[in-house]
Amino acid sequence: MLRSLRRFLKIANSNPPAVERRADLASTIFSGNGADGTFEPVGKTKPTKKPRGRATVRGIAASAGVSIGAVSSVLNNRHVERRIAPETVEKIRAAAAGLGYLPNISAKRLRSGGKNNVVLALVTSFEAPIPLVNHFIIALRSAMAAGKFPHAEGAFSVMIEMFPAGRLHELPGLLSGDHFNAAILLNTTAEDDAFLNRSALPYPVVLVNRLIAGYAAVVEAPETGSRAAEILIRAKRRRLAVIHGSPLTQTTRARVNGFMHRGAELLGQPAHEIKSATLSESAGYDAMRAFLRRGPEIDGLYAVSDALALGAYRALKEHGLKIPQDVAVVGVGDYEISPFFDPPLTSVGVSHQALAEEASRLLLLQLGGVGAARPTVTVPLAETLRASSGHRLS
Amino acid sequence: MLRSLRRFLKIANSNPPAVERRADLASTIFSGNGADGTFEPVGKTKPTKKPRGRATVRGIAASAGVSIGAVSSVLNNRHVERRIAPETVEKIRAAAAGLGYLPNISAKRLRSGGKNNVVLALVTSFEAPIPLVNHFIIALRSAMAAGKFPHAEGAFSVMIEMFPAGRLHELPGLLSGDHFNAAILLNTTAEDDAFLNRSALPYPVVLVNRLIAGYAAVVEAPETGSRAAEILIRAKRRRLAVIHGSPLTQTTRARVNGFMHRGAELLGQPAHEIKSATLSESAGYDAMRAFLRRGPEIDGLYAVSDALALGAYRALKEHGLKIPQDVAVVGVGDYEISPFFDPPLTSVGVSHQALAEEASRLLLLQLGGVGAARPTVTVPLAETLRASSGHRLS
DNA sequence: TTGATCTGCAAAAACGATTTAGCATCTGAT
DNA sequence: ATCAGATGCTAAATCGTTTTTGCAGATCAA
Repeated sequence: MLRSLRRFLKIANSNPPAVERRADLASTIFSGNGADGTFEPVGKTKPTKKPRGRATVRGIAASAGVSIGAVSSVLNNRHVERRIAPETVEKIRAAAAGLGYLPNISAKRLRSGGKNNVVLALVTSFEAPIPLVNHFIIALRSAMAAGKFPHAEGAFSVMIEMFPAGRLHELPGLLSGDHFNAAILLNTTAEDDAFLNRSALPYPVVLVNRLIAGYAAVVEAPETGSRAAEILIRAKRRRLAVIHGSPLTQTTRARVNGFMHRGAELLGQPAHEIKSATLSESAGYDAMRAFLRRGPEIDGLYAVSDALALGAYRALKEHGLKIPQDVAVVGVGDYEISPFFDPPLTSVGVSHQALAEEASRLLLLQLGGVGAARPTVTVPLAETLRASSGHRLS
Repeated sequence: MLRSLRRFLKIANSNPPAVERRADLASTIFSGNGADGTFEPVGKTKPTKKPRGRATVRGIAASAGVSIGAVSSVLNNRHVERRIAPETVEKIRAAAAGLGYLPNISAKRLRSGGKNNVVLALVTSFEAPIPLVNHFIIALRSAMAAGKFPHAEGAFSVMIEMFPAGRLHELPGLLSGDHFNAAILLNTTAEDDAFLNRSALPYPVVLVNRLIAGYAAVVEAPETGSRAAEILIRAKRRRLAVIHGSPLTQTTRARVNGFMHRGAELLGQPAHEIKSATLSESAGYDAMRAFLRRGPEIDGLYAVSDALALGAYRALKEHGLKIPQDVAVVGVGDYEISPFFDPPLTSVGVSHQALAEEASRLLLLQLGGVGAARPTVTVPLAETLRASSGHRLS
């Protein structure tokens, strides 16, 4: 898809620098991909490590016939104050370029350690609804910035780790604990959860919307589905339906079940179940349209994600149905812009922000001590009545 | 806002583990915040480093009166195969807990180095429209996973760094280069750009929507504003307006200027300029409503962000105006769901995905070598005609 | 010629962790 | 009483880098 796009790209080298700059740095990052890294020890250097793996200062030193100190000085552009001869500088630069040198960040940080960094990770699956991740980034950064974790005086970094669904266990550093000091885990699958259940991770962890023994967790309140049913029924709707993606995740399953149970309980009849291929707007549109064409009449709809609600909106309108007069709709509030739907979407659910803030709080709590406490926090529902459910005209 | 929320949180400790797990790990992460880290050297240990800064294995060793090897063994739960006596294990655990020990990730990674990691950073300002970041995360991960950068055999990590607008220069590791091997810079302000202009960063960098001499960059095509004007005029609109946020960023300023110039050129009369307080939907709504009440009649609207377009939608509808019959609207396509607006939003702009993919490509290109090339890539416009501009009914 | 100063670099000491090799001491068997 | 093995730990090497110290040789002044 992008391939065809690229043919139109205009590529141009940028103009030469306008200001004085250390332009020679550019050549530091260079890989002559013909060089294979073989070299003979020049002079009486150390016991001659063979250059396995990535190039290091040692490799460059050997290749250029100088000491590693000289290499480091040159690569950090300290060669003038360290009095390295110009031709030596060139030799070293050439060697670095030839070997495709990339500095080892861990080593750099260890050495020039200064502030000792706390590394926080957000671990999520590739397949996940990523927008959630944003809230966690912001929440983590805000919590740290607000000094919620005094141990690290503002010195910390946030990493994003992603794994293919079901293969969390293959994530490097997950079990060894040498990639981060703490992690928030999002969007795991049943397989991943099983893995987590039988392993103990050697650092503080917070799970999101998963309950697994031994881990701290943040989950949405379990009544979200039943509350949605109640809202629709309060709005005098009797013929209900729920639209959801397939397969159901742990979270959406709970929403659907809660809705079905409470609906049946209050109305004495089951709600329709509309299965969408995915959680996307267009899948929701397709599923809703197919359902409407099949004939069943409904007057109340619960969408387990706002994306599905948006897709359903279009199908309903195309079918000549008015929201909320003909069909009232309730979503879950996972789109920031649901107040700007037409009509604005009523939702009952937990805000991503609250979820993220609680998760950050729990993580820093564990990091900061408070013993072996691994609390589970249920984030309460926020019920926002808007026009789509016929409650008011906001 | 969340404070009042928290009062409702139900906090409960999770149940004891169902499976065999190394529950004792929990106590490793513990901070007796009364302990101040003072201790006397026990036995004849090393020259007694004083415990400045964070606790280390050495500090724990001194505090517990054992060697650092023993400490390491215990903290990694190797105490059984390393034959550490149970009471020593306890002593060490207690010391670690008392000192609030957090392992130094850099040191761990350096030592247990295996795969040598490439560290990529996404640097963005706090104030920025974060959704963009997602695309870059995905694009970077995909590019690396697709083997676009063979040097790192899948071993890499992505960090998110954030800075307060205008204070990029204070970001730790930015100048020293000891936090990442390469970076993509997003959402910089004029101040930040000035800083970049006078500094050379010692690693590959790609700027997004900024052109600064000496840096590789990905920018959106400059004609986005003029094309928007053309689309509206093709749809027979004559009384145009543009809605934008204030202050204008480098990117939105270009859009507004292009639109104004091209509009004036083709119509002989200037377009109205509607200034919204921010780029949010509600600010767009407020600004649009105020404008409509003031009286000027328009039949074509260009919104420099889809959020503004969505806010304007509501104001237009409330004012009794039909889209596109009374007012045609063109946005920029930065919301994924703009096809599901009512009516679907026509947009002309660059896709975030294309922007992100190009940026990743440029970054890996520089990382992988290809000399000092610092290309500038202009991502071409994608023009998507939908119902909001009255072109067709898709 | 003789110090004194400058040049250009090598060697070594960190940074904080893990792991391997090895040294005592104790236990039990002969 | 002695030896083999087990037990419990320490010391040292190592990861890749930066920085400090210092040592030769060249240059200069007297």
